[in-house]
Amino acid sequence: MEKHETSVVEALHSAIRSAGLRLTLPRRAICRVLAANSEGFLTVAQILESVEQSAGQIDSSTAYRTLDELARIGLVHHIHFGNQPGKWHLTLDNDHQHLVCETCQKTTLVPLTEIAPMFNHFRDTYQFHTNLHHFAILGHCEDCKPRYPHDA
Amino acid sequence: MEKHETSVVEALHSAIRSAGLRLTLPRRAICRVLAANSEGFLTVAQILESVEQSAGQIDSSTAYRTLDELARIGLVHHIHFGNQPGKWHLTLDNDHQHLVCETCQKTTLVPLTEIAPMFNHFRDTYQFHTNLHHFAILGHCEDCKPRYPHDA
DNA sequence: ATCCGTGCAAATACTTTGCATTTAC
DNA sequence: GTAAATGCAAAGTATTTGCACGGAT
Repeated sequence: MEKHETSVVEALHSAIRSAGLRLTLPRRAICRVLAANSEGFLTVAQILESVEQSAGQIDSSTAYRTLDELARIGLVHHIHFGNQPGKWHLTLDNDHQHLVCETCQKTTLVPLTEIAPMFNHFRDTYQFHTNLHHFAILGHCEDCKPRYPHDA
Repeated sequence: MEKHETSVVEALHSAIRSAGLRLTLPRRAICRVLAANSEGFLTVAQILESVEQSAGQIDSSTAYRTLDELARIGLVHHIHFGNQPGKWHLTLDNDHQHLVCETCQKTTLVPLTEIAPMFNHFRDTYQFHTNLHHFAILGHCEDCKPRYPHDA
């Protein structure tokens, strides 16, 4: 495991403990998988598959319940692209946002500094507090663009 | 029916015809419901209920198939908030965007002119073509904010 | 008359829930 | 030891699909 990965796992562990939750084997496994994909969006199916390879099978209900708990204490968020299953990602690295291609799912990272002015505008003008973690922007990348004439 | 509503319905009808699709009774009913809620996001369940009141029952599979067709020709889009059922909305009025409160669902409209600079930035810098219709921004309104310390 | 669209029923996909057992603390 | 978390099984929602019939063009 990479160094950065390890420190992310440790941060998750201590956040779980601080929240008064128990650090069980399924939870450790899920943390490890999330940390190994800290830039990505994972479905529950992908998480289960990945956990199975590294730590043996866990039940999907356990995964859903664990992810809900992690969301409750603010470690993860989930988002839906189109009609696909929900995708989960860590909220620790919140110095960027995601531009997600609806066709090929390619994700481009944008530094938060480039879009913060807009969020500040929403806050000041509309008293609206943007959820930076839920805020994935959908559209199309250059390659996939031509097929979708209706988009910007 | 209001005047603006009527003209929206007519626009939808002619777009359907132009696309080579047939203008059936269920499709007319769905167009009417969408036009009557042109600022909103409707679930299939809400559409079915509303259609039932105005034009009699239609099957949910018909609604899903019709909405998929309308999406294909660019008249509607759908989006998921959290784990809720997908919500559909018209794309005709695309001069604004939506700030949606994740807690109470309150929606604030933002003129496109206020956020266009950011989309242009995405296009110029990242070759990313934002889908203006999918682009609903999640967060919390002033009233619901305090319960969610993790958000911006 | 043709073929697209509909309704019905069944299937599928995703997620949630109840409960007895196991495990972390 | 105690309460929380897990696994299993079943249920609940949301959505999709196959097919025979009916309606729009």
